[in-house]
Amino acid sequence: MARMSATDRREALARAALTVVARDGIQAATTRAIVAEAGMPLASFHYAVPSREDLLRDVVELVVAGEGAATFGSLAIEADDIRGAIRSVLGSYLDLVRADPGREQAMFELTQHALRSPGLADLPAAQYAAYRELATTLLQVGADRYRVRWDVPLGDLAVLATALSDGATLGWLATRNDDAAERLLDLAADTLASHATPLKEPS
Amino acid sequence: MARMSATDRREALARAALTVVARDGIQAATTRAIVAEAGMPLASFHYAVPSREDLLRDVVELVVAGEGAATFGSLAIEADDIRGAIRSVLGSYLDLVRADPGREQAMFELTQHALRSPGLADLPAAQYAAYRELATTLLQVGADRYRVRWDVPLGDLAVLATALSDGATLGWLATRNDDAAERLLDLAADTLASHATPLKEPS
DNA sequence: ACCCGTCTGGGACGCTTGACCCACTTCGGC
DNA sequence: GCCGAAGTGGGTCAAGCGTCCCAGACGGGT
Repeated sequence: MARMSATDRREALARAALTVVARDGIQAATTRAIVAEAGMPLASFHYAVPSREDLLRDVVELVVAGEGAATFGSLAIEADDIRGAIRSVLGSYLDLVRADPGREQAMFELTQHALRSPGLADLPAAQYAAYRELATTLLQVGADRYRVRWDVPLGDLAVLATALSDGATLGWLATRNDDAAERLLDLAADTLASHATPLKEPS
Repeated sequence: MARMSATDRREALARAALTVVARDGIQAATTRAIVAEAGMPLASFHYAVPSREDLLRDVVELVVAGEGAATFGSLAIEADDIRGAIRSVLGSYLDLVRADPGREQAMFELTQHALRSPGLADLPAAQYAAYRELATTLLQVGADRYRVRWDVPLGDLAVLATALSDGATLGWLATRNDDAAERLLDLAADTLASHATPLKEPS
Protein backbone atom coordinates (compact mmCIF):
# COMPACT_ATOMS: atom_id res chain seq x y z
CA MET A 1 0.00 0.00 0.00
CA ALA A 2 1.31 3.39 -1.01
CA ARG A 3 2.02 5.84 1.73
CA MET A 4 -0.81 8.26 2.31
CA SER A 5 -1.88 10.77 4.93
CA ALA A 6 -4.66 9.79 7.31
CA THR A 7 -6.84 12.53 5.85
CA ASP A 8 -6.40 11.34 2.27
CA ARG A 9 -7.00 7.80 3.41
CA ARG A 10 -10.24 8.80 5.07
CA GLU A 11 -11.39 10.39 1.83
CA ALA A 12 -10.44 7.32 -0.16
CA LEU A 13 -12.32 5.15 2.31
CA ALA A 14 -15.43 7.29 2.01
CA ARG A 15 -15.35 6.95 -1.76
CA ALA A 16 -14.78 3.20 -1.50
CA ALA A 17 -17.64 2.93 0.97
CA LEU A 18 -19.98 4.73 -1.41
CA THR A 19 -18.95 2.34 -4.18
CA VAL A 20 -19.68 -0.65 -1.97
CA VAL A 21 -23.05 0.69 -0.84
CA ALA A 22 -24.03 1.46 -4.44
CA ARG A 23 -23.03 -2.00 -5.59
CA ASP A 24 -24.14 -4.23 -2.72
CA GLY A 25 -26.27 -2.16 -0.37
CA ILE A 26 -25.60 -0.67 3.01
CA GLN A 27 -25.77 -4.00 4.79
CA ALA A 28 -22.73 -5.12 2.81
CA ALA A 29 -20.70 -2.03 3.65
CA THR A 30 -18.65 -3.73 6.35
CA THR A 31 -15.24 -2.46 7.34
CA ARG A 32 -13.69 -5.41 5.52
CA ALA A 33 -15.62 -4.84 2.31
CA ILE A 34 -14.73 -1.15 2.35
CA VAL A 35 -11.00 -1.63 2.85
CA ALA A 36 -11.02 -4.38 0.21
CA GLU A 37 -12.64 -1.95 -2.24
CA ALA A 38 -10.04 0.67 -1.33
CA GLY A 39 -7.24 -1.88 -1.53
CA MET A 40 -6.10 -1.28 2.03
CA PRO A 41 -5.36 -3.54 4.96
CA LEU A 42 -8.09 -3.75 7.55
CA ALA A 43 -6.12 -1.91 10.19
CA SER A 44 -5.92 1.22 8.05
CA PHE A 45 -9.61 1.65 8.65
CA HIS A 46 -9.46 2.45 12.33
CA TYR A 47 -6.27 4.36 11.87
CA ALA A 48 -7.96 6.80 9.49
CA VAL A 49 -11.47 6.77 10.96
CA PRO A 50 -12.58 6.44 14.60
CA SER A 51 -15.51 4.20 13.77
CA ARG A 52 -17.67 2.89 10.98
CA GLU A 53 -20.37 5.39 11.86
CA ASP A 54 -18.00 8.32 11.40
CA LEU A 55 -17.13 7.08 7.96
CA LEU A 56 -20.78 6.89 6.99
CA ARG A 57 -21.13 10.52 7.95
CA ASP A 58 -18.41 11.35 5.45
CA VAL A 59 -20.17 9.27 2.84
CA VAL A 60 -23.42 11.21 3.23
CA GLU A 61 -21.52 14.46 2.78
CA LEU A 62 -19.90 13.00 -0.31
CA VAL A 63 -23.31 12.10 -1.64
CA VAL A 64 -24.72 15.58 -1.11
CA ALA A 65 -21.69 17.13 -2.77
CA GLY A 66 -22.17 14.76 -5.70
CA GLU A 67 -25.79 15.80 -6.15
CA GLY A 68 -24.69 19.40 -6.10
CA ALA A 69 -22.18 18.81 -8.87
CA ALA A 70 -24.78 16.98 -10.95
CA THR A 71 -27.14 19.91 -10.53
CA PHE A 72 -24.68 22.41 -11.90
CA GLY A 73 -24.52 20.29 -15.02
CA SER A 74 -28.23 20.94 -15.47
CA LEU A 75 -27.57 24.65 -15.81
CA ALA A 76 -26.22 24.04 -19.31
CA ILE A 77 -29.59 22.77 -20.52
CA GLU A 78 -31.25 24.81 -23.29
CA ALA A 79 -34.99 24.81 -23.96
CA ASP A 80 -37.67 26.92 -25.61
CA ASP A 81 -39.63 27.68 -22.48
CA ILE A 82 -39.61 27.11 -18.73
CA ARG A 83 -41.75 24.00 -19.01
CA GLY A 84 -39.33 22.47 -21.49
CA ALA A 85 -36.38 23.41 -19.33
CA ILE A 86 -37.91 21.77 -16.25
CA ARG A 87 -38.77 18.67 -18.24
CA SER A 88 -35.19 18.44 -19.49
CA VAL A 89 -33.69 18.79 -16.04
CA LEU A 90 -36.01 16.12 -14.67
CA GLY A 91 -35.28 13.94 -17.68
CA SER A 92 -31.54 14.19 -17.32
CA TYR A 93 -31.91 13.40 -13.63
CA LEU A 94 -33.85 10.28 -14.48
CA ASP A 95 -31.15 9.34 -16.98
CA LEU A 96 -28.65 9.63 -14.16
CA VAL A 97 -30.71 7.28 -12.03
CA ARG A 98 -31.09 4.82 -14.87
CA ALA A 99 -27.39 4.90 -15.63
CA ASP A 100 -26.47 4.03 -12.05
CA PRO A 101 -29.49 2.77 -10.10
CA GLY A 102 -27.36 1.43 -7.29
CA ARG A 103 -25.88 4.82 -6.58
CA GLU A 104 -29.27 6.48 -6.32
CA GLN A 105 -30.57 3.67 -4.17
CA ALA A 106 -27.53 4.15 -1.98
CA MET A 107 -28.72 7.70 -1.24
CA PHE A 108 -32.01 6.40 0.09
CA GLU A 109 -30.38 3.63 2.08
CA LEU A 110 -27.93 6.06 3.64
CA THR A 111 -30.73 8.44 4.59
CA GLN A 112 -32.82 5.68 6.14
CA HIS A 113 -29.83 4.32 7.98
CA ALA A 114 -28.88 7.75 9.30
CA LEU A 115 -32.41 8.24 10.63
CA ARG A 116 -31.99 5.06 12.68
CA SER A 117 -28.54 5.87 14.07
CA PRO A 118 -28.55 8.23 17.05
CA GLY A 119 -25.15 9.56 16.06
CA LEU A 120 -26.26 10.38 12.52
CA ALA A 121 -29.83 11.44 13.11
CA ASP A 122 -29.07 15.06 12.27
CA LEU A 123 -27.79 14.27 8.80
CA PRO A 124 -31.02 13.67 6.85
CA ALA A 125 -32.37 17.11 7.71
CA ALA A 126 -29.18 18.73 6.45
CA GLN A 127 -29.26 16.51 3.37
CA TYR A 128 -32.80 17.56 2.49
CA ALA A 129 -32.05 21.19 3.23
CA ALA A 130 -29.25 20.91 0.67
CA TYR A 131 -31.59 19.32 -1.88
CA ARG A 132 -34.10 22.09 -1.31
CA GLU A 133 -31.36 24.65 -1.76
CA LEU A 134 -30.35 23.09 -5.06
CA ALA A 135 -33.92 23.03 -6.31
CA THR A 136 -34.36 26.64 -5.25
CA THR A 137 -31.29 27.70 -7.23
CA LEU A 138 -32.44 25.85 -10.32
CA LEU A 139 -35.93 27.33 -10.15
CA GLN A 140 -34.50 30.79 -9.59
CA VAL A 141 -32.15 30.52 -12.54
CA GLY A 142 -34.98 29.17 -14.67
CA ALA A 143 -37.26 32.05 -13.73
CA ASP A 144 -34.58 34.59 -14.63
CA ARG A 145 -33.67 32.94 -17.91
CA TYR A 146 -37.22 32.47 -19.16
CA ARG A 147 -38.58 35.76 -17.81
CA VAL A 148 -41.20 34.34 -15.49
CA ARG A 149 -42.03 34.68 -11.84
CA TRP A 150 -43.31 31.99 -9.51
CA ASP A 151 -46.83 32.49 -8.18
CA VAL A 152 -46.17 30.44 -5.03
CA PRO A 153 -43.29 30.85 -2.56
CA LEU A 154 -40.11 29.63 -4.19
CA GLY A 155 -39.23 27.49 -1.17
CA ASP A 156 -42.52 25.62 -1.36
CA LEU A 157 -41.98 24.96 -5.03
CA ALA A 158 -38.49 23.65 -4.28
CA VAL A 159 -39.95 21.22 -1.76
CA LEU A 160 -42.47 20.10 -4.35
CA ALA A 161 -39.74 19.58 -6.93
CA THR A 162 -37.68 17.56 -4.45
CA ALA A 163 -40.65 15.41 -3.49
CA LEU A 164 -41.47 14.75 -7.15
CA SER A 165 -37.88 13.76 -7.90
CA ASP A 166 -37.73 11.47 -4.89
CA GLY A 167 -41.08 9.94 -5.70
CA ALA A 168 -40.18 9.38 -9.33
CA THR A 169 -36.85 7.84 -8.39
CA LEU A 170 -38.35 5.54 -5.80
CA GLY A 171 -41.06 4.43 -8.21
CA TRP A 172 -38.64 3.76 -11.02
CA LEU A 173 -36.25 1.85 -8.76
CA ALA A 174 -39.09 -0.40 -7.64
CA THR A 175 -40.73 -1.02 -11.01
CA ARG A 176 -38.04 -0.19 -13.63
CA ASN A 177 -40.90 1.04 -15.78
CA ASP A 178 -39.34 3.61 -18.11
CA ASP A 179 -42.57 4.65 -19.83
CA ALA A 180 -44.41 5.28 -16.60
CA ALA A 181 -41.48 7.30 -15.30
CA GLU A 182 -41.35 9.48 -18.43
CA ARG A 183 -45.08 10.15 -18.25
CA LEU A 184 -44.73 10.97 -14.58
CA LEU A 185 -42.03 13.50 -15.40
CA ASP A 186 -44.30 15.02 -18.05
CA LEU A 187 -46.94 15.60 -15.42
CA ALA A 188 -44.35 16.83 -12.93
CA ALA A 189 -43.01 19.38 -15.40
CA ASP A 190 -46.56 20.53 -16.17
CA THR A 191 -47.22 20.97 -12.48
CA LEU A 192 -44.12 22.99 -11.74
CA ALA A 193 -44.42 25.11 -14.89
CA SER A 194 -48.07 25.85 -14.11
CA HIS A 195 -46.86 28.05 -11.27
CA ALA A 196 -44.83 30.26 -13.60
CA THR A 197 -46.34 33.55 -14.76
CA PRO A 198 -44.69 35.35 -17.71
CA LEU A 199 -43.18 38.74 -16.90
CA LYS A 200 -43.99 41.57 -19.26
CA GLU A 201 -40.88 42.10 -21.40
CA PRO A 202 -39.28 45.46 -20.52
CA SER A 203 -37.02 45.61 -23.62
CA MET B 1 -45.15 -21.02 24.78
CA ALA B 2 -48.72 -21.87 23.96
CA ARG B 3 -49.28 -24.53 21.39
CA MET B 4 -49.79 -23.11 17.96
CA SER B 5 -49.82 -24.37 14.38
CA ALA B 6 -46.80 -23.63 12.22
CA THR B 7 -48.96 -21.46 9.97
CA ASP B 8 -50.24 -19.32 12.82
CA ARG B 9 -46.73 -19.07 14.16
CA ARG B 10 -45.47 -17.84 10.83
CA GLU B 11 -48.11 -15.13 10.82
CA ALA B 12 -47.24 -14.10 14.35
CA LEU B 13 -43.56 -13.97 13.41
CA ALA B 14 -44.29 -11.74 10.42
CA ARG B 15 -46.20 -9.33 12.64
CA ALA B 16 -43.42 -9.37 15.23
CA ALA B 17 -40.84 -8.77 12.51
CA LEU B 18 -42.74 -5.74 11.27
CA THR B 19 -42.86 -4.38 14.80
CA VAL B 20 -39.11 -4.83 15.17
CA VAL B 21 -38.34 -3.22 11.82
CA ALA B 22 -40.61 -0.28 12.63
CA ARG B 23 -39.00 0.20 16.02
CA ASP B 24 -35.33 -0.49 15.35
CA GLY B 25 -34.82 -0.69 11.60
CA ILE B 26 -34.30 -3.59 9.25
CA GLN B 27 -30.72 -4.14 10.36
CA ALA B 28 -32.01 -4.98 13.83
CA ALA B 29 -34.56 -7.48 12.56
CA THR B 30 -32.47 -10.52 13.41
CA THR B 31 -34.00 -13.91 13.99
CA ARG B 32 -33.32 -13.49 17.71
CA ALA B 33 -34.92 -10.05 17.92
CA ILE B 34 -37.97 -11.28 16.04
CA VAL B 35 -38.61 -14.31 18.22
CA ALA B 36 -38.01 -12.21 21.33
CA GLU B 37 -40.67 -9.77 20.11
CA ALA B 38 -43.02 -12.68 19.44
CA GLY B 39 -42.18 -14.30 22.78
CA MET B 40 -41.01 -17.53 21.20
CA PRO B 41 -37.89 -19.63 21.56
CA LEU B 42 -35.35 -19.21 18.80
CA ALA B 43 -35.89 -22.68 17.39
CA SER B 44 -39.52 -21.90 16.59
CA PHE B 45 -38.26 -19.58 13.89
CA HIS B 46 -36.89 -22.19 11.55
CA TYR B 47 -39.67 -24.55 12.41
CA ALA B 48 -42.26 -22.10 11.13
CA VAL B 49 -40.21 -20.42 8.39
CA PRO B 50 -37.55 -21.90 6.09
CA SER B 51 -35.33 -18.83 6.28
CA ARG B 52 -35.17 -15.23 7.33
CA GLU B 53 -35.64 -14.11 3.75
CA ASP B 54 -38.91 -16.01 3.43
CA LEU B 55 -40.20 -14.26 6.51
CA LEU B 56 -39.36 -10.86 5.07
CA ARG B 57 -41.44 -11.75 2.04
CA ASP B 58 -44.40 -12.29 4.35
CA VAL B 59 -43.70 -8.98 6.03
CA VAL B 60 -43.84 -7.06 2.76
CA GLU B 61 -47.18 -8.67 1.98
CA LEU B 62 -48.38 -7.69 5.43
CA VAL B 63 -47.28 -4.13 4.77
CA VAL B 64 -49.13 -3.91 1.47
CA ALA B 65 -52.26 -5.33 3.04
CA GLY B 66 -51.96 -2.75 5.80
CA GLU B 67 -51.77 0.11 3.33
CA GLY B 68 -54.82 -1.26 1.60
CA ALA B 69 -56.78 -1.28 4.83
CA ALA B 70 -55.71 2.28 5.61
CA THR B 71 -56.86 3.36 2.17
CA PHE B 72 -60.36 2.05 2.67
CA GLY B 73 -60.58 4.24 5.74
CA SER B 74 -60.06 7.23 3.44
CA LEU B 75 -63.27 6.43 1.61
CA ALA B 76 -65.23 7.76 4.58
CA ILE B 77 -63.83 11.24 4.11
CA GLU B 78 -66.34 13.99 3.30
CA ALA B 79 -65.44 17.26 1.54
CA ASP B 80 -67.04 20.01 -0.49
CA ASP B 81 -65.17 19.37 -3.70
CA ILE B 82 -62.65 17.03 -5.27
CA ARG B 83 -59.73 19.25 -4.32
CA GLY B 84 -60.78 19.25 -0.69
CA ALA B 85 -61.29 15.50 -0.74
CA ILE B 86 -57.82 14.91 -2.15
CA ARG B 87 -56.32 17.26 0.40
CA SER B 88 -58.07 15.41 3.21
CA VAL B 89 -56.90 12.02 2.04
CA LEU B 90 -53.34 13.26 1.74
CA GLY B 91 -53.62 14.94 5.11
CA SER B 92 -54.90 11.86 6.86
CA TYR B 93 -52.11 9.87 5.26
CA LEU B 94 -49.56 12.32 6.62
CA ASP B 95 -51.20 12.03 10.04
CA LEU B 96 -50.68 8.30 9.81
CA VAL B 97 -47.01 8.80 9.05
CA ARG B 98 -46.64 11.26 11.90
CA ALA B 99 -48.38 8.95 14.32
CA ASP B 100 -46.02 6.08 13.55
CA PRO B 101 -42.95 7.28 11.65
CA GLY B 102 -41.08 4.05 12.25
CA ARG B 103 -43.73 2.00 10.54
CA GLU B 104 -43.68 4.15 7.44
CA GLN B 105 -39.92 4.16 7.39
CA ALA B 106 -40.07 0.39 7.66
CA MET B 107 -41.92 0.31 4.33
CA PHE B 108 -39.07 2.11 2.61
CA GLU B 109 -36.43 0.00 4.28
CA LEU B 110 -38.20 -3.19 3.29
CA THR B 111 -38.50 -2.05 -0.31
CA GLN B 112 -34.84 -1.07 -0.51
CA HIS B 113 -33.79 -4.31 1.10
CA ALA B 114 -35.94 -6.37 -1.25
CA LEU B 115 -34.37 -4.63 -4.25
CA ARG B 116 -30.96 -5.82 -3.04
CA SER B 117 -31.96 -9.43 -2.32
CA PRO B 118 -32.05 -11.68 -5.39
CA GLY B 119 -34.77 -13.79 -3.80
CA LEU B 120 -37.01 -10.80 -3.13
CA ALA B 121 -36.25 -8.63 -6.13
CA ASP B 122 -39.71 -9.19 -7.60
CA LEU B 123 -41.52 -7.80 -4.56
CA PRO B 124 -41.06 -4.02 -4.99
CA ALA B 125 -42.70 -4.06 -8.42
CA ALA B 126 -45.72 -5.86 -6.99
CA GLN B 127 -45.76 -3.52 -4.03
CA TYR B 128 -45.85 -0.43 -6.24
CA ALA B 129 -48.40 -1.99 -8.54
CA ALA B 130 -50.60 -2.40 -5.46
CA TYR B 131 -50.05 1.22 -4.43
CA ARG B 132 -50.94 2.36 -7.92
CA GLU B 133 -54.05 0.23 -7.80
CA LEU B 134 -55.08 1.81 -4.51
CA ALA B 135 -54.51 5.32 -5.86
CA THR B 136 -56.50 4.44 -8.96
CA THR B 137 -59.43 3.26 -6.89
CA LEU B 138 -59.42 6.38 -4.75
CA LEU B 139 -59.23 8.68 -7.76
CA GLN B 140 -62.00 6.77 -9.47
CA VAL B 141 -64.27 6.94 -6.46
CA GLY B 142 -63.49 10.63 -6.08
CA ALA B 143 -64.35 11.34 -9.69
CA ASP B 144 -67.67 9.54 -9.35
CA ARG B 145 -68.58 11.20 -6.09
CA TYR B 146 -67.72 14.75 -7.14
CA ARG B 147 -68.97 14.43 -10.72
CA VAL B 148 -65.71 15.09 -12.49
CA ARG B 149 -63.62 13.32 -15.07
CA TRP B 150 -59.85 13.15 -15.26
CA ASP B 151 -58.29 14.86 -18.26
CA VAL B 152 -55.20 12.65 -18.19
CA PRO B 153 -55.09 8.83 -18.10
CA LEU B 154 -56.18 7.65 -14.68
CA GLY B 155 -53.17 5.37 -14.38
CA ASP B 156 -50.75 8.22 -14.93
CA LEU B 157 -52.51 10.27 -12.30
CA ALA B 158 -52.30 7.36 -9.88
CA VAL B 159 -48.55 7.18 -10.45
CA LEU B 160 -48.30 10.90 -9.79
CA ALA B 161 -50.29 10.58 -6.58
CA THR B 162 -48.08 7.72 -5.41
CA ALA B 163 -44.92 9.65 -6.21
CA LEU B 164 -46.20 12.71 -4.35
CA SER B 165 -47.10 10.62 -1.30
CA ASP B 166 -43.73 8.90 -1.30
CA GLY B 167 -41.89 12.16 -1.78
CA ALA B 168 -43.83 13.90 0.96
CA THR B 169 -43.28 11.01 3.36
CA LEU B 170 -39.58 10.79 2.64
CA GLY B 171 -39.18 14.53 3.07
CA TRP B 172 -41.07 14.62 6.33
CA LEU B 173 -39.19 11.63 7.73
CA ALA B 174 -35.90 13.38 6.99
CA THR B 175 -36.78 16.87 8.22
CA ARG B 176 -39.79 16.40 10.54
CA ASN B 177 -40.95 19.77 9.25
CA ASP B 178 -44.73 19.73 9.68
CA ASP B 179 -45.39 23.12 8.09
CA ALA B 180 -43.40 22.34 4.97
CA ALA B 181 -45.20 19.02 4.66
CA GLU B 182 -48.62 20.62 4.94
CA ARG B 183 -47.77 23.22 2.31
CA LEU B 184 -46.43 20.48 0.08
CA LEU B 185 -49.71 18.61 0.40
CA ASP B 186 -51.58 21.82 -0.49
CA LEU B 187 -49.63 22.02 -3.71
CA ALA B 188 -50.02 18.30 -4.33
CA ALA B 189 -53.80 18.52 -3.93
CA ASP B 190 -53.90 21.53 -6.28
CA THR B 191 -51.92 19.59 -8.84
CA LEU B 192 -54.07 16.49 -8.77
CA ALA B 193 -57.33 18.45 -8.68
CA SER B 194 -56.23 20.58 -11.63
CA HIS B 195 -56.67 17.52 -13.82
CA ALA B 196 -60.34 17.18 -12.87
CA THR B 197 -62.95 18.61 -15.25
CA PRO B 198 -66.54 19.01 -13.97
CA LEU B 199 -69.13 16.86 -15.72
CA LYS B 200 -72.34 18.63 -16.75
CA GLU B 201 -75.01 17.64 -14.22
CA PRO B 202 -77.64 15.43 -15.90
CA SER B 203 -80.23 15.84 -13.12
C1' DA C 1 -55.48 -45.86 26.56
C1' DC C 2 -52.28 -45.87 23.37
C1' DC C 3 -49.24 -43.93 19.74
C1' DC C 4 -47.52 -41.39 16.01
C1' DG C 5 -47.15 -37.08 13.94
C1' DT C 6 -46.90 -32.34 15.39
C1' DC C 7 -44.91 -28.93 18.06
C1' DT C 8 -41.43 -27.13 21.62
C1' DG C 9 -37.11 -25.21 23.19
C1' DG C 10 -32.40 -25.57 25.07
C1' DG C 11 -28.11 -25.91 23.22
C1' DA C 12 -24.56 -25.66 19.82
C1' DC C 13 -22.01 -24.88 15.28
C1' DG C 14 -19.40 -22.20 12.05
C1' DC C 15 -18.93 -17.80 10.40
C1' DT C 16 -18.77 -12.71 10.05
C1' DT C 17 -18.68 -8.58 12.30
C1' DG C 18 -16.43 -3.94 14.42
C1' DA C 19 -12.68 -2.97 16.93
C1' DC C 20 -7.96 -2.89 18.29
C1' DC C 21 -3.17 -4.22 19.66
C1' DC C 22 1.65 -3.91 18.55
C1' DA C 23 5.82 -4.85 16.09
C1' DC C 24 7.38 -3.04 11.87
C1' DT C 25 8.60 0.40 8.11
C1' DT C 26 8.92 4.90 6.20
C1' DC C 27 9.52 9.88 6.11
C1' DG C 28 10.83 14.82 7.14
C1' DG C 29 13.22 18.15 10.16
C1' DC C 30 17.49 18.70 12.37
C1' DG D 1 22.78 10.42 8.73
C1' DC D 2 19.63 10.20 12.78
C1' DC D 3 15.47 9.96 15.29
C1' DG D 4 10.88 10.83 16.73
C1' DA D 5 6.50 11.09 14.59
C1' DA D 6 3.47 9.18 11.17
C1' DG D 7 1.76 5.42 8.73
C1' DT D 8 1.34 0.14 7.87
C1' DG D 9 -0.51 -4.45 8.33
C1' DG D 10 -0.82 -9.14 10.24
C1' DG D 11 -3.06 -11.27 13.80
C1' DT D 12 -6.59 -11.55 17.36
C1' DC D 13 -10.73 -10.68 20.33
C1' DA D 14 -15.49 -10.98 22.01
C1' DA D 15 -19.98 -10.46 20.39
C1' DG D 16 -23.59 -11.47 17.49
C1' DC D 17 -25.33 -13.72 13.47
C1' DG D 18 -28.40 -17.49 10.67
C1' DT D 19 -29.07 -22.02 10.88
C1' DC D 20 -29.50 -26.55 12.62
C1' DC D 21 -29.98 -30.72 15.84
C1' DC D 22 -32.46 -33.56 18.87
C1' DA D 23 -34.56 -35.01 23.08
C1' DG D 24 -38.69 -34.30 25.01
C1' DA D 25 -43.81 -32.75 25.58
C1' DC D 26 -48.17 -32.73 23.75
C1' DG D 27 -52.79 -34.04 21.63
C1' DG D 28 -56.17 -36.05 18.30
C1' DG D 29 -57.53 -40.39 15.73
C1' DT D 30 -57.99 -45.12 16.59
